[in-house]
Amino acid sequence: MTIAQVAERAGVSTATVSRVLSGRGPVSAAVQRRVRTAADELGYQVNSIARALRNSRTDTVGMVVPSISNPFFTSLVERVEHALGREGKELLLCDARSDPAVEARRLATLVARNVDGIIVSPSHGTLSGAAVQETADRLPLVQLDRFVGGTSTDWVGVDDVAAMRQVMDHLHAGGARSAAFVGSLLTNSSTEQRFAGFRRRADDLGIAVASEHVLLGDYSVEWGETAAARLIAAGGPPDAIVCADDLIALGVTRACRAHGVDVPGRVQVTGYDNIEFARLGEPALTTVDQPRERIAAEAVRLLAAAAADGAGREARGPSAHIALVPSLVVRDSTRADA
Amino acid sequence: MTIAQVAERAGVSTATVSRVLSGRGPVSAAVQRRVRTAADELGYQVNSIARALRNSRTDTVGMVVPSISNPFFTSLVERVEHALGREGKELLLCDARSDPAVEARRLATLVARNVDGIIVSPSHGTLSGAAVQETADRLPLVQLDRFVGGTSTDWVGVDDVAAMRQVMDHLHAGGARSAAFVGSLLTNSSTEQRFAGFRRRADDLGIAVASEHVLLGDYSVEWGETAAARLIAAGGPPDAIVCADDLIALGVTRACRAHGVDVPGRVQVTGYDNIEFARLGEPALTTVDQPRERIAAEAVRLLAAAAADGAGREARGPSAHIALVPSLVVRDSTRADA
DNA sequence: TTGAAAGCGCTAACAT
DNA sequence: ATGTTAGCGCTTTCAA
Repeated sequence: MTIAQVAERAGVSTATVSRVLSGRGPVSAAVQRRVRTAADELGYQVNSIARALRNSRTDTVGMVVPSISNPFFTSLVERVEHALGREGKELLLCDARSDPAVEARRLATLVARNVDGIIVSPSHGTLSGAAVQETADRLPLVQLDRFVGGTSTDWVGVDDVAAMRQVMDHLHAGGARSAAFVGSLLTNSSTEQRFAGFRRRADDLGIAVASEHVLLGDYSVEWGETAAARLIAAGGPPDAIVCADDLIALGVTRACRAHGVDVPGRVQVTGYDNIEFARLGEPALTTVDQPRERIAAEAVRLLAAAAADGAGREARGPSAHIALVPSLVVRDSTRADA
Repeated sequence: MTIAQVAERAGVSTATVSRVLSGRGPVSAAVQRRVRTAADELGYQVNSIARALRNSRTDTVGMVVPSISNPFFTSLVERVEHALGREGKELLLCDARSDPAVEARRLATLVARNVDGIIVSPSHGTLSGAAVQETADRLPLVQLDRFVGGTSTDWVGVDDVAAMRQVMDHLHAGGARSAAFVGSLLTNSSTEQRFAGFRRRADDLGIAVASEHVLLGDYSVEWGETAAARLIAAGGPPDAIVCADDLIALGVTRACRAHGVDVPGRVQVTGYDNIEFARLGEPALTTVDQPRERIAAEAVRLLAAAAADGAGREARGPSAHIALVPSLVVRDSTRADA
């Protein structure tokens, strides 16, 4: 079903059909009607490939996340998909499997596919750099949540340091005078920032952090369980265990339960992200809520703005770094007061 | 960067460049080298839009799921994405938000985008029918997990009835003589089938199911909590609560804990899907494991086969219905024996 | 207000 | 073995 068939049936030229269907250009009311009728009868639908080739715009945005199965990224994907839908754009989703090499390949594919822009949460704090920068040089790109050093692209995320300040103040108010940090290896910006914020505020407040109380693994429930078990085995945990995300925290509280360590009585535990399952923990997790809706909306907005400015990094203005302020959600894994 | 520029630099025609780059057609080794060098130097990348227009193949597959945020569908998406990646295909992901109208729109968009095929888990057992059938008439389509009545398309999923038989036998062995069913409204095939399987085997085994012990809401933790609270308030739950998915089961066990009802001592609880969080429930959920990897692989295989046969339902052979056998995963929310 | 025609970048006949 | 060329379906000058 092509525009030519519609044109023939309506007895007009293809140009006219195009004008009617795209609503651009002057067409008499009578012809408009004829064309629309013909199109309806034939069940015509534009061929978006041909249109894309002609317009060099695909109305498609690519998104690359470290792991689809991480509930935090899933909900980000969901939000982005909805935000794009509002603008009539489609989402091409890629899973980098936390591997910078896979990530680089996916980015290249997206470029080859002529997506209008790319939203990426880089899987690695340094190794993702080259591919991200190269991609950003070719088309609008915004980094989401995580970012990679040595690049100059738009970014939307939260102020991890400010968030950690809130977490530490809350724990301190709950009586914590020593703390452990359980995160992933410091190879991505999220963990880096969160750890930095943790450490800084711990110092300020005089909360002791033994060097063996910094445990770095990955973002998973399993790692949380392992880390907690290790803390418990090695002479018992400190007053608080601060986790770099909710999955880890869920693992930590689970291991504590398994070992008969009371949370929050004996040790307070905090998560990060406020995924849906955070409230289902036993006890329900105190965590940091990231304004995901807002993050997704800003990312899509930035992309649209960049696209309007024209492709190619240099053509556009300086990059925007939008750090939203997350909020602390207090539940039952911490104490309200001493 | 076009093929023409590469051709000019290499001093050959565009046809030759195309032949070299696609590896089709005879080209002398010397020219091959010249072309490749030129392409590399220019950093040439195919324009997949132009290629798609020419070949009428996009190497893109569309996937529509009722809800991205449901962990079961998320993991299915992940598997499908990986399986497609192996064939050099991309995934265009759409969220139907459990709304047949949204779903119909997304399907239409995917058709307009000339995807090579569509994988859909219909959100509604009847209302999704028209759109799914229409889409299937136009291009290869396979239904995943759920299916919709009145359509004739390929389908891959599990045998829900067989799964429920296993569940009921296990509960019966654990001493259950009465049971409740908590699911979503019977508007999708999953719940329908599971409920049918539940009911049938309950009859066989002489397990009593009071009519007020069939509670239908939606696939969410909240609904599980509500339903369980209702069962507890109304004179106490039966010996077992069979849930149509893990989210519901997680809500049920949570409510039981909150109300001091021992699981599995006072009441046994089962889930379905074996999402990652199932093992994290308190107690860990006994549930039905769907072979997701296999489901995804079969779906992608069917799509490839259909594409090879040529587009348009009629052109292809009769549709395949592949029902895989799920397995029961016994954890701590049920009793091993009476 | 409408039509004719060029051309987006690529591939595959067909010709040499 | 290589080049010439038509054409995928659409939009947009330019001309009438």
